[in-house]
Amino acid sequence: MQPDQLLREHGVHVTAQRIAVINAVTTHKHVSADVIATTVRSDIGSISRQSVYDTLTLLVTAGLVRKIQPVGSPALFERDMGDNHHHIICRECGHLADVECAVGSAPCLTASDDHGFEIDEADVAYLGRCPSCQKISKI
Amino acid sequence: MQPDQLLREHGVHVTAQRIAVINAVTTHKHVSADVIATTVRSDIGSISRQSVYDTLTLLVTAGLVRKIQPVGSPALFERDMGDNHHHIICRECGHLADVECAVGSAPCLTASDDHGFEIDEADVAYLGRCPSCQKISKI
DNA sequence: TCTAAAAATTGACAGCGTCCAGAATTGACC
DNA sequence: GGTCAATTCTGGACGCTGTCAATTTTTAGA
Repeated sequence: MQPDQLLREHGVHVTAQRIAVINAVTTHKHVSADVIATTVRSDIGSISRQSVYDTLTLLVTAGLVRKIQPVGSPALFERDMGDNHHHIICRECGHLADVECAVGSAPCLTASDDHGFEIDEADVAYLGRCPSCQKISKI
Repeated sequence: MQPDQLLREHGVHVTAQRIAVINAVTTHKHVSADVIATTVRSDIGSISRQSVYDTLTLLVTAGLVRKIQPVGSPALFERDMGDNHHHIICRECGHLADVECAVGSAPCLTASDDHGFEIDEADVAYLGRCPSCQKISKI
């Protein structure tokens, strides 16, 4: 679906900035707010940091974008495709990759004791070392 | 075990600051670096922010303390008891609670496709709304 | 007590994200 | 198309978390 259609569907104003932000998130797999700003600037000329954050918050709230918050790195954003996938994060270089859900559909969504919480998502982050960092340490 | 014994066992110097930090983390269930600093100050008089971070890094490296990084909140620290438990985080107020591992031992530790990563830990965070935030929204 | 090593303090700094007030743009209605 | 109100964008300032580097203090061991 086109970015402007998505925006209209969610009943929000269509602006060049928002379209460009959606395009930036769609093009890259995992992007930081900073990279999004840079990408959008090379696309439509300029955008303020505030607008980037506003737009991302809007898109996250609308469910179009997922926000990932790796330890020790700025938040990353990705298009939310509705598939329940997780992430592998390299402890050394911060590199991030997607992982399919290990055990079918939403395996970890059921906690043993939910303390009265309404759980709507299970965020699984695998931590380790990526292939290139393994190579480096072997030298 | 006493804090000073723990420190000696790990071959590091025993200082009032370190003992107080261990006590602060042990007393509270989940604490931020900021709260630790405040707690320690009311305990031994004063501590620098830097020492708090240094000590926490030391304790995390030694495996005595676990560092949790919830989305949208500063890092929290807890005594590492060796049990493989996870956390529930409230999206609205950030409240955090412990959850026992749902499916026996390390259920989610095996990713379907590890992309060549060496995985050493799986961090599972359940996201939802805590009981008190549910009540508020019902009014 | 003395010494070398380790740790604590101090001050400065950087990155990420948010707040605010004013200016500009958008969408809707006539 | 034109006008108005609401929304959004802009720009600057700010706060919080965390880190770096240099100096002073404390610890452990002889």
